[in-house]
Amino acid sequence: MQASALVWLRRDLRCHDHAALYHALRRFERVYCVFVFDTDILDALPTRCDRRVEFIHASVCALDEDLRALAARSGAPGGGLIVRHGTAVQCIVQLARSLGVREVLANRDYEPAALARDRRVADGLAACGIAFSDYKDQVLLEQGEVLNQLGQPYSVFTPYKRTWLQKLDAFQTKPYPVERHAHHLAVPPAGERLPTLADLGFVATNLADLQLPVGSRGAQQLLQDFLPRMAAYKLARDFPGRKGVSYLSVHLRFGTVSIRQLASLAARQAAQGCEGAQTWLSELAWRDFYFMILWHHPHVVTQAFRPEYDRVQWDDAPEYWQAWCAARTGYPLVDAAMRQLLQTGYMHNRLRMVVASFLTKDLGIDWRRGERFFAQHLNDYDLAANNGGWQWAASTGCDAQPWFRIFNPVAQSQKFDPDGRFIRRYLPELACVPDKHLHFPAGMKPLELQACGLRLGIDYPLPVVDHAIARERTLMRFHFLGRPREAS
DNA sequence: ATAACTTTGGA
DNA sequence: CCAAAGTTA
Repeated sequence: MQASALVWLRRDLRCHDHAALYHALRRFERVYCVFVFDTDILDALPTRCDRRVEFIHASVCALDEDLRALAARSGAPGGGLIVRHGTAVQCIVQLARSLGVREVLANRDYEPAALARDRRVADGLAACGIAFSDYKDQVLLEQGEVLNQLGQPYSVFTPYKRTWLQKLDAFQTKPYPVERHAHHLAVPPAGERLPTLADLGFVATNLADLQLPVGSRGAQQLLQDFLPRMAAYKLARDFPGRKGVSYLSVHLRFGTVSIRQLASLAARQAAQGCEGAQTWLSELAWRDFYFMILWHHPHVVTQAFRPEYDRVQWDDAPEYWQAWCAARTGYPLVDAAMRQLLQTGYMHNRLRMVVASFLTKDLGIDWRRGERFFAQHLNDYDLAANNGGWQWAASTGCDAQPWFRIFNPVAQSQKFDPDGRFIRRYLPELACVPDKHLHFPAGMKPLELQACGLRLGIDYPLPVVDHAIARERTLMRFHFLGRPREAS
């Protein structure tokens, strides 16, 4: 028995606790690993300066080293990653044929475009007599595993989570013991070398300055840093000026960390009554929930989850759109959040809700445009979660915020950045404004403005809209949809 | 020989 | 989590 296989890594850039790799190593004598820098995805990016590409590139290099080390520890001569640059179908089919593998294995993806890609690759392989198989790895529980008593998928989070927690047993969070079988790792063909970022046609970003740890080692570093803070997560997570969250989202996006490792750590502490761990585990449930929603309802990519909400008439408002994108709305928390996004590729989750609410409910702009903007700028951009979040904020989604409940951007600021720590970090031009007025500098009287030396409209923009008026317009915009389902 | 305990696979 | 297989006193 000398059969070999090829593991195709996509958004699972690690070689521990890895479903497809584990199954390949168990079932085949020799196992190759490949990553494809997919030109169908890269060519569509608007710039050649993209933090995600740099993050992936660095993590791919780290993965190559990790695979070599893994093989060396198991006493095998093999190890190492094969890297290709081209379309997935061409690269995978060509490589699988030249290596003479019997099967290509991958971890399952749930986005419509990725499903279509995998279908094309599987067809291309089948034409050459090569099998394709995929495995659950990205999520804890898949679309068919959390169903109601009628066997149908949930569309409301709370009952979904109840069932999800019941099904999430020790087996579901157990790591795949890859190390035990690592001696089956194959030696990559001679002459293989990793492309540089420049080979891919990309230039470096400010990623290095951001001190964002990359690769699976970077993920473990962030995890170790977060563990002692997990207990405080429930209270601390809502304050963007504090270090309250895990910052692991980008690692979950690219699979440099295993979701099972995170869930087992959280579940263990949650079982001991740690409320922070319970809340964090609940966020992992949201992640599975939105993957499940996208799988069952792929129309949400371009349409409202509830079709009647596509009758909402959004405004074109080019000047409002420009102000939002450029962090010049005149609402400090919104602008600080947008600057965080532009400067770092990250935005705190509380602020994602605030700016999404502001774009849709204050500026009256279609949630899809905001969703696309996030897709372009977020390092951790994930279609399922991002779409779910935007539809929640726009009140068009499943289990969305009721449309008549509209965030007040000033109240959110006072509540979640009370001392203005976050605002001052990203809007240094407001450093001189006293705490009392920091959340809405346009509310200052001429003498107060003079006292702190702020020239409104010059140093910092005047508000593009009046929240109270914008709120009324939004209520009108949604009103024809009928009365709220439930008042509370 | 066998009950008790450990390891492994299951996906 | 459970079942099956392997290990131990």
